[in-house]
Amino acid sequence: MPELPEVETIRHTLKRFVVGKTIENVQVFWPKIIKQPDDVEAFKLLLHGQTIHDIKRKGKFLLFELDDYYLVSHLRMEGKYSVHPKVEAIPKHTHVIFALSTGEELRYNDVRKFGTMHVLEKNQLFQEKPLNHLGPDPFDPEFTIDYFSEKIKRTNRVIKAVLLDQTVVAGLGNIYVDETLFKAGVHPLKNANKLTKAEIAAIRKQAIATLKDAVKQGGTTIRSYVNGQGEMGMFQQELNVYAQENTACKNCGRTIIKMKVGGRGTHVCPGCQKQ
DNA sequence: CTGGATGTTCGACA
DNA sequence: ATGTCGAACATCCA
Repeated sequence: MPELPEVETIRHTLKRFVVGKTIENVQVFWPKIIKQPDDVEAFKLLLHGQTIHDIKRKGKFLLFELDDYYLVSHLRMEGKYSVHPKVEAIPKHTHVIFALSTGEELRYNDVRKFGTMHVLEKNQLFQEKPLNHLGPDPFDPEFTIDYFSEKIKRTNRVIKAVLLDQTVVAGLGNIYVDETLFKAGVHPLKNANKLTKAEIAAIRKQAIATLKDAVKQGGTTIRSYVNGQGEMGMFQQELNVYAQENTACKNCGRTIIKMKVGGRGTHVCPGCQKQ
């Protein structure tokens, strides 16, 4: 499900429901979601009595700032958070419940059970898994043209694979990579190390612009994404190529096609993106 | 009914 | 060392 704009929207909307509240109890119904500590009982014990002070984000990860730790949560394809009164019925696919001091529950729901949670010491947040090898966010000052060009030169992969690589730049996923490459006028199958300086600059610029715009629209809802208050995103109205196959390109009128690139469904305008 | 696809990532292989 | 591919899992659609 969520890429950077969706995670950012969840972060923002969820904050007002949980900040200042204390975790009094934790229930885990699908232990494989808990990656650190490896023992689920230890996970519960660490969180017991911890107050949630803030929610931050790095790439597609949510970072719950607690008294002594960060709870690092990745939503993968379908993960969702929501806050409910304890008495409210627990829906299917709810796998982790954090009971809060207010009598409410922060619930983690994940149809496909791919999501992950790590509890990390605050001072080594970025020193160990899962955050240690992440590249900069597109909005970070470190994501310069020089940095991006260096990364691109050293690889033999197609540009779409490079943009999906979170160690290069953190936060882009399948939707926003396709949208970025369309706006930059670059074909997803183009070899990264054959890109011109101008193309590299355009990709960087359009990645930043696309994500900013999508954050403004509260993310993209294709079928299941909702934010921390259960609301859908609006960016799907602005999609140029993703999920637009067999429709006319808004720019040139040619028919948008769908193909496979590195195993991922990939949307291309054959007029605007030449290989 | 069966196979393929879904917004992600990682570990197993070549 | 790098790059590709399937698996983790549930659901929906052709």
